[in-house]
Amino acid sequence: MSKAARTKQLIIEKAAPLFNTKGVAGTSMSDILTVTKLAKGSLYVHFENKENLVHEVVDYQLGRLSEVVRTTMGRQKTAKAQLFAYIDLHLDPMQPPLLGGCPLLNFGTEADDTNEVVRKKVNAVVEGAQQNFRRIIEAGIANDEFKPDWNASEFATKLFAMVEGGILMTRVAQNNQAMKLIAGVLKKEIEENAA
Amino acid sequence: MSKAARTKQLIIEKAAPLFNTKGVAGTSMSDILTVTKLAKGSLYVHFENKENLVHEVVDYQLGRLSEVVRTTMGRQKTAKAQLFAYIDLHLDPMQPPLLGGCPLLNFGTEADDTNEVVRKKVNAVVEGAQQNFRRIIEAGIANDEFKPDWNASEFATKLFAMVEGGILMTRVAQNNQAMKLIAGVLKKEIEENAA
DNA sequence: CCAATAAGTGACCGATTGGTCAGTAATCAT
DNA sequence: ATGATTACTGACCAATCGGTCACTTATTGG
Repeated sequence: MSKAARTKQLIIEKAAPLFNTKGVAGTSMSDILTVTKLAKGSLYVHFENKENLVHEVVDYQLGRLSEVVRTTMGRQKTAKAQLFAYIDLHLDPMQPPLLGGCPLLNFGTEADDTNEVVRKKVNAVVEGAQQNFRRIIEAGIANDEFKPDWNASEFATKLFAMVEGGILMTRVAQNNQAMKLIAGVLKKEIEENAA
Repeated sequence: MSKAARTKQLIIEKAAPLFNTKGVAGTSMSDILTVTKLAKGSLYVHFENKENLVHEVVDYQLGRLSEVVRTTMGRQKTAKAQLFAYIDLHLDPMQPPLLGGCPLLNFGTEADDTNEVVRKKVNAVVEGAQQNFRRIIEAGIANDEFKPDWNASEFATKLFAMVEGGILMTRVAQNNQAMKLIAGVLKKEIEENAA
């Protein structure tokens, strides 16, 4: 890894939690200078402008989320265990896998009517997540883990929506009461559809 | 209504959609001057500072949301029709009742780790909404509209989480496919619990 | 109607914003 | 090892940020 590549990576990694907690508009280039301990000009060696940096940070952060989800679910063998692992990963949104919380929620709500590029990046991951759930459920049906009449894409959407809604509720309430209930509800439905 | 009160109200009403679409950090006092066609100093006659204005705008916007929900649900007579009305109100998040979309989602995600005051205001409305659902379900149970064993507070949380999650999904996808599915799922569960 | 009071104006403030660039230091291929 | 390239610095830029204030204009209670 070249010096340039390392510095660029450093900037992205240090900037990511800032953007994710304070938002894109709420984070200045100076904020990033502070945490990276670099000089102004150096930022602009690696990134054309703020918008450009934001794009790469969003890619990085969404990539990290995807990776965490993939490896966490991937450790499980059965379809049911994989779905449970996803739910458990989100059980305490006050101690989220990524500093500042779910980037889909954070970047998604900020970008939805201000930043088309970011909006599309978020949407791709949202759709990918649902597709992933659907695939797992369908595989579970195929190997007799789940009842054959379980509506895979319906539960996939439901699962994603409830978890994101639960994250919002937890973060504004600052306690994961709602999320614990939601996790229970989702797990119960999965159990009920075991073959 | 005094001149002062009218001007203050004008500022709040014009500022609300700005904050709700571009976010608090993304909206400048100058943006508000533009839409109100007032001079700089005039803003500060009615509001001590930006933070103060934000608080009042958030109150106003959350109040409007609550009012829309209350009157829409209030028009219905049965408990089931009231819950359906809430769902239908959110059927197309691209054409939301409030410009910029759900202020709980927008202000909630921006404020959760940057603005305690706003976070608490949002949380109060989130809890109020769930309480409202629970009350309606319990009333429905009491008058034999719903099965007596239906878990009211569980469905209340579920309903809220799924709708907010659905709003997020719709806004990043720019189509309400997910929300239509979610609405169907929620209505089905309500029907299943009819006595 | 007419003071007294309050609303509204816009030039101005220091600080901060995103961004540039000439010069310097470090890296890296030969 | 050295020369060419590239990373880095930090002073500097115009524009904009949130906010102030002396002043003018409008409102309002008696």
